[in-house]
Amino acid sequence: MRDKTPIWKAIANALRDDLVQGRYVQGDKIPTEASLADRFGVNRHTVRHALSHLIEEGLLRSRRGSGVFVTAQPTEYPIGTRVRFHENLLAAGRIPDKKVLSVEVRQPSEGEKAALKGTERVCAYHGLSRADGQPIALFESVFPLDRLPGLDLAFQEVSSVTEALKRVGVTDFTRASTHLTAIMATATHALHLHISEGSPVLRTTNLNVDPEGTPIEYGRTYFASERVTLTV
Amino acid sequence: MRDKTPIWKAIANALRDDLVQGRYVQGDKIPTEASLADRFGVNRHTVRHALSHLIEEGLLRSRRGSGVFVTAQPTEYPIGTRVRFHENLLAAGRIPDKKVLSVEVRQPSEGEKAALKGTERVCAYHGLSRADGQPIALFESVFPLDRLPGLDLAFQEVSSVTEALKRVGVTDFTRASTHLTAIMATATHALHLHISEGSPVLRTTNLNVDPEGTPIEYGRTYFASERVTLTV
DNA sequence: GGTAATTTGTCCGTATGTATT
DNA sequence: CAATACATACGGACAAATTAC
Repeated sequence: MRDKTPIWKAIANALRDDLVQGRYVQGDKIPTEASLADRFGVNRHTVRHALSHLIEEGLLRSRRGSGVFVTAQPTEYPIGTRVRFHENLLAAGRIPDKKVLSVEVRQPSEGEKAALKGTERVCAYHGLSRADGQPIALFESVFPLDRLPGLDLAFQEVSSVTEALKRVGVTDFTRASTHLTAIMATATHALHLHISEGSPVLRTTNLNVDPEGTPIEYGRTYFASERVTLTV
Repeated sequence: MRDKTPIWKAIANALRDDLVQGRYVQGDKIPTEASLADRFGVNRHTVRHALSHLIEEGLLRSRRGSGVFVTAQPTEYPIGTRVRFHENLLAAGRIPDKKVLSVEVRQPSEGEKAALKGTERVCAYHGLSRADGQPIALFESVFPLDRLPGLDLAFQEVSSVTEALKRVGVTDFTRASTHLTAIMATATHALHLHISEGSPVLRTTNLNVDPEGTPIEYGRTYFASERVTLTV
């Protein structure tokens, strides 16, 4: 069971956990690069590599001569290569909530099959994301069941995508692409998002891949644009 | 006239120019890190720093053991911290075109004043962006004239924002923030973008800052969402 | 106000690992 | 198997900005 994850990535994850769990809050100055290097027993450059990724993700911000600080914008929803719904909203100071609408196993559509690079059965996961009880986004994700056997069962126990994937052996994944466009709300959108039919909705289409680049999730999310501002 | 831009940044700019000008096209393998380091007369890590930024921007992609390759998605419009309208569309294989609707000097609104961190006069620049003659986006940018004297005159000679800014001493700038939301098209949007009133429009609000972090442009862009897909 | 200490930013050099060719 | 090429990690040095005294 050799550890294949790079040291810098492990450090980035550890620090991200600290942020998510509120050990540092917005505006806080995190320890200096030197002291972090000391704490983790690595070179300062390795810490810098980790920090630069967290800065990329918008979680931190550095000021030369001063230090590295926590940046968390309220009610904003950051999009990046590494997106975790739960963590983003926590960072925004809101209480996240997810309602599972349905989990089903079915054949993929043509588009889904193409996006996932071929699979005969997919696990389709529909749900509603809320912040402080207010509906924010409607999402539907499909996962290639051929490559992720048992995922449908995992969803019966946990509602977190990250957690369910972990149970079938996917410990890490990144967003390969995100597409954005605006559409008019259908009746379904209107119903769940509590908006009126025809009002604008932000649709994001995204493909998540594992570290080897194999597609593991093809998802579409519909944001109630009157309640959300996406931050790039 | 000392050069304050870091070497890695200069290298990144040089390579980006190569990409924009088609010296390397999609799928091409760019020279190895070692040979680039040799060509620019720097250490390999300095080249890596530059490459990592271009990879962040989505222009390049690296494959261990193989090389670094050009990735350019057609007809997609990438959003990032460094966005240049002209270059993006060129990279997408389309012919960009810009129509200036108006350039005027006026007092800033409250919101504009706040975004630009205070200024008594702004240069407002309205225009229409087209690709292959088709209207893509309507934009309006305001610049703090107090900090950028002569910018209004520069716009009478060149239509490129980057070029006009260069003439008043701003040689580099980055996108500090981008906000995204969807709205319904007004009559003005419908007129210029050739869409029907009420159809969804993607609105991006962005703030550009110079290397010192001083706001130099506050802009809003309205994309005809039926013709554009934004890529994050 | 000025100087020294602190802290991040840049750049170089070296070594080794890992995937591809 | 060997050579090539990117990935990771270490180390040192100095610059630039901020902070502390």
